[in-house]
Amino acid sequence: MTLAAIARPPSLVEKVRDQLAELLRRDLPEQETWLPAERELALQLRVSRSVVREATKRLESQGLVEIQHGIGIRGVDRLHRPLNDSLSLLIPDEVARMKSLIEARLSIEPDAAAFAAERATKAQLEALRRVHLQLETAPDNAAAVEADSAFHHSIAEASGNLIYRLILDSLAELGRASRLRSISRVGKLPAIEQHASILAAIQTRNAGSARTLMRNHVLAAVVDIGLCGLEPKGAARA
Amino acid sequence: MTLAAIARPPSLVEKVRDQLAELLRRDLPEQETWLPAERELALQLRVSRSVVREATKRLESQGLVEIQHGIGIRGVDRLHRPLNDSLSLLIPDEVARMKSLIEARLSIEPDAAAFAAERATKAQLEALRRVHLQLETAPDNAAAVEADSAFHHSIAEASGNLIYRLILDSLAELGRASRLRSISRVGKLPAIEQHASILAAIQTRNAGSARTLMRNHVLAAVVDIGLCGLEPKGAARA
DNA sequence: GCTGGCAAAGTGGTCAGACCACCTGATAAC
DNA sequence: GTTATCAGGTGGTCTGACCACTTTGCCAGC
Repeated sequence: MTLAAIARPPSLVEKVRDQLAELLRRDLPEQETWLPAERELALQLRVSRSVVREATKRLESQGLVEIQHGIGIRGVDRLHRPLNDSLSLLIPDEVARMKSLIEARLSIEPDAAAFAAERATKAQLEALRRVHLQLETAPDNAAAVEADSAFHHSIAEASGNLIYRLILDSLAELGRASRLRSISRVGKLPAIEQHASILAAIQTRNAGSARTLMRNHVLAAVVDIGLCGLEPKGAARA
Repeated sequence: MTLAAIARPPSLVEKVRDQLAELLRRDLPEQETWLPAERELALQLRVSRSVVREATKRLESQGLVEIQHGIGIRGVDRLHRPLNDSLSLLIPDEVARMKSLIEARLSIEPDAAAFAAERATKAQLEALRRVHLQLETAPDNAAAVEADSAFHHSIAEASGNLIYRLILDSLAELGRASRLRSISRVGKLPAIEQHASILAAIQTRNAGSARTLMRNHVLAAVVDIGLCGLEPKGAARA
C-alpha cells in the first residue's frame, strides 16, 4: 500500500517566493527587471523583512534573481545555475567530472543539433550565423571561449527543447575551463571549421549530418583535452 | 580586452553553507544525519540564528537537507530536486514538458543503459535483478510505478556516470504522473517484458543491445501515452 | 570647466531577542 | 492498559537596530 504525503498549507516564505517567481516569469523575457527593495517588499506584502529575505534568497539559488549588496535585486535568467551547483557538489573531483561531462554531452548535443536542423526558426538561424561570426573575429582566447559557448547555446536554443538548453548550459559552464585549455592548445581554427560545417548542415535542414558533425566535434574536444576511452562499445550510430 | 570579475570575500551565510555542506557530504553516504538545532548551530558557529537559517534554507533548496517544522533538520540526498524545480519553472505547460521530457530521455537513457552494460559492478547487477523482481511482484499500480522508476534509476546508477543519474532522476520525477497513466492503461506486463530483456543485455555485457532495447522501451512509453512524431529525422541509430 | 575626494542616502547583511506554530514524549487521569 | 494533557524542544515569523557596500551628487581644489 502506498500513501500520498499530506498536503501542508504553504508557509509564508513559500507564498512570497511563488508570488515573486510568478511576477518575474511574466516580466522577465521582455526586459531587465528590478525588484523593489527588501523593506519596500515587506511593506507591500505585509510580511516581515526576514520572510522577504528568505524568499529572495531562495529565488537566487533557483537562478531567478541576482542579489547585489548595496544595489538591489535584479531579475535574471540563470535557471541552469542550480543544476550546475548540484553537479559540482555531486562530483567534486574535476577529472571525473570532466569525463562524465563529455559522456553526457555526447548523448545530448548531437540530438540537439539534429533537432535544431529540423526546427530552427529564421531568427534562430540568423542568431547562429551571427554567433559563428563572433568566433571568427574573436580578438583573444577568452573571447573565443565565449563565442564557442554561445554557439553551442544557440544550437540548444534552436533545438526547441528547453530541457536540452538547460542541461547544456549547465554542462557548458562546468566545461568552461577545459574549453579555454583546449583553445589555448590548438587554437580556434579547428573549432571554426567544425562549427561552419555544423552550421551548414543545420541551415540545409540536414538533421542526420548535423548529428554526425556535432558528435565528431565533441569527440574532437576530447582529443584536444587529452582524455580517451569514452565511447561505449556497440555504439550503433553513424 | 576581457577582465575577470573581482573576487569578493564570501559572506557569512556562504561560509556557513559550505561548512555544513562539507559536513553533510562526508557523513551522508553512511547513515542518516541530523543537524543540530538552529539555535545550537548558531551558538557553535558564533553567528546569529538568521545566518544559520538562511544557510540551511539554501541547503534545502539544493536538496541536501530536509527541514521539518517542530522536528529538525535531516541530511538527505535529493540532489536532483533543484533540476526538477528548474524544469517546472522553465516549462509550466505539462504537455510541452512531457514532449521535451521524452526527447531528453531518448537522448540519454539508451546511452546510460549501454554504459551500464559495460560497467555495472556485481552489486549493481544484483540490485537491478532485485528491483526487477519488485516490479513483477508489485501488488498495485502505485507500487508498480515505484518499481518501474527504481529500475531506471538503478540503470543510471550502474552507468557509473553521476550526471546521467542526476538528470534521469529528475526527469523520472517529472514523468511520474505519465508513468502511472501508462501503467493504468496497458498494465505492467509490457514493461516487465521489456525490462527483462534490457536486464539480460546488461548482464551479458551487450552494450549495443542494451542501447537498442532501452530506446525501444522509451519509445513504447511514448505510444502508451499517446504522443507521436518525436523522432528527429535522419536518426542514424539502430 | 574639469577633476578628485568626500559625505549622505539607499541598498542588502547581520544581529539579538521575543513570540508563535508544530511535534514528541513523558505524565497524569481514567 | 488506554487515553488525554502538558511541558519542552524544534522550526517559523516578527521587530528594530546596527553594519557594510554602492551610488550619487555636492564641493573644494586645480
